[in-house]
Amino acid sequence: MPVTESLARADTPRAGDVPRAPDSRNVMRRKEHIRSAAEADILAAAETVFARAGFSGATMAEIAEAAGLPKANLHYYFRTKAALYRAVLDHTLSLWLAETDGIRIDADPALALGNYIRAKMRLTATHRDASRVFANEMLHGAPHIGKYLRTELRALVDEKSRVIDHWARKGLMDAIDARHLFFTIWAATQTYADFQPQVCAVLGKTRLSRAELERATEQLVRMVLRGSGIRG
Amino acid sequence: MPVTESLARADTPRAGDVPRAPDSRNVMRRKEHIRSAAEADILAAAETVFARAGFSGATMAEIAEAAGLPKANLHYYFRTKAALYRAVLDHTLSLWLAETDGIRIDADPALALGNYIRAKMRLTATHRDASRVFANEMLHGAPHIGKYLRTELRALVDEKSRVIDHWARKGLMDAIDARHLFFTIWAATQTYADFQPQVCAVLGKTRLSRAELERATEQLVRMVLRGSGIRG
DNA sequence: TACAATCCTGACCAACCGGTCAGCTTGAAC
DNA sequence: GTTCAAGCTGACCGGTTGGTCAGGATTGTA
Repeated sequence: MPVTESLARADTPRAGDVPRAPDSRNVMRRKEHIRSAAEADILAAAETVFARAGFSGATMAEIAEAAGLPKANLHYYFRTKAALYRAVLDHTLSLWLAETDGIRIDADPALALGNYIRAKMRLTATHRDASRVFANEMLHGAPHIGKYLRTELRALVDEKSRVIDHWARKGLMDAIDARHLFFTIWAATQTYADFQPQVCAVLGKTRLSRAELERATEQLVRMVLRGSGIRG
Repeated sequence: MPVTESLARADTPRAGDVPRAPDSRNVMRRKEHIRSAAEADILAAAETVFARAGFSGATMAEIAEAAGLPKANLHYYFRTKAALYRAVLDHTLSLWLAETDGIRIDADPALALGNYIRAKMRLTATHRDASRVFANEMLHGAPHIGKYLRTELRALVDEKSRVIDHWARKGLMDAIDARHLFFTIWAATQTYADFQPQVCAVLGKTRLSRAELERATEQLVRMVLRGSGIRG
């Protein structure tokens, strides 16, 4: 998973640590590494700040401080704030499409859908900030990713919907509108990241425990499977 | 519903239109009316702008233009941008608690829950901007309404959860975690306002038709009822 | 008419923010 | 040790924004 890698903090060796062997490939790698490590640092910091404050609420100075860099250095790697935001968004989009592989005609509906929900929930829990950045973008009319939604995402959902329609025709489940099913699954999972303050407040906790999320996941799986007429 | 009233545009008569009868009650009403009409105008405009741009993205100048007033006039009625935002939020909160009345011990689970979902969906459709403002606030950590969530909302959910627990004990439905059920319902309904760009893009439409929302609603009702073991 | 209270507004300002730039450092290559 | 490209940064700038304020307009009251 390239995303996890690029999101990781760069606690990898800096330029000075590389052994003194003027191998051209090594040099290439080292120079590339400085750039990619810096970019990863900045992206990680930006994701956190954008998630908390949104695009307009976030300031380059704040992101710079979070990344431990002077502000001008941000502009060296990302020309504008908008470009940095786009880069963060691109990260989240690559996350978004993942995990639908299991939804195939020859798969078992209960397993495929159940595992999809579990994966989505896990993703939401491990990448809360990414989820929030995505939600924020959507909330403000998706000005940057409208095209992506209308092309890639739509094509993917169309394809997976055909699978679900096929399952229904085979009598493995009820005939339901697959698109709205996806909307429900996405909403129900993402709410644990996007609306965390509400969830925590209602549950009377300060943070969401792994166990609580596990319960939520299994209840959602059960509800979706039974609600779609899939034998569980 | 007081909210609808206060959200309405003030196409009601202005001060000059009132007949010349110096009745003290009439005067009182007229003066109050100027203020409340202006406030309603500003609040309606602010809700739209805050919904589209978020707190930081919205500007007082933009809100003023949307309300058809000079900017300084906004500051006459609402001292600061934050105060105006709070006022808009207060509106949305009053919406949020509504419609749970039907969830009572002596009610029929299928009818009560089904109608609750239908009402929530209708509310989401008719008050998209309110929903978005609320979502935005949540997304950014609910700094202004954290207390409300931990007190009023939590108390309400606790109460309604006891009703659902009671239904389960009586064998009318499965024993499920009512809180997470509410999270799912809220998320699944609000997504049609908050994530409208995504929904529209995937469905290949430019706007959500009433019929489409109707289908989404009924499918969600069916899924929740069957998923909770309520006979439908 | 005189007075007071409320309403309203153009003009202004200080603070902040995104972005630039000249010039510095670093380190690989020859 | 000279050169060159890439990395880096403090200091600065113009535009925007929230907020103020002095003073004018309206309206109700006596």
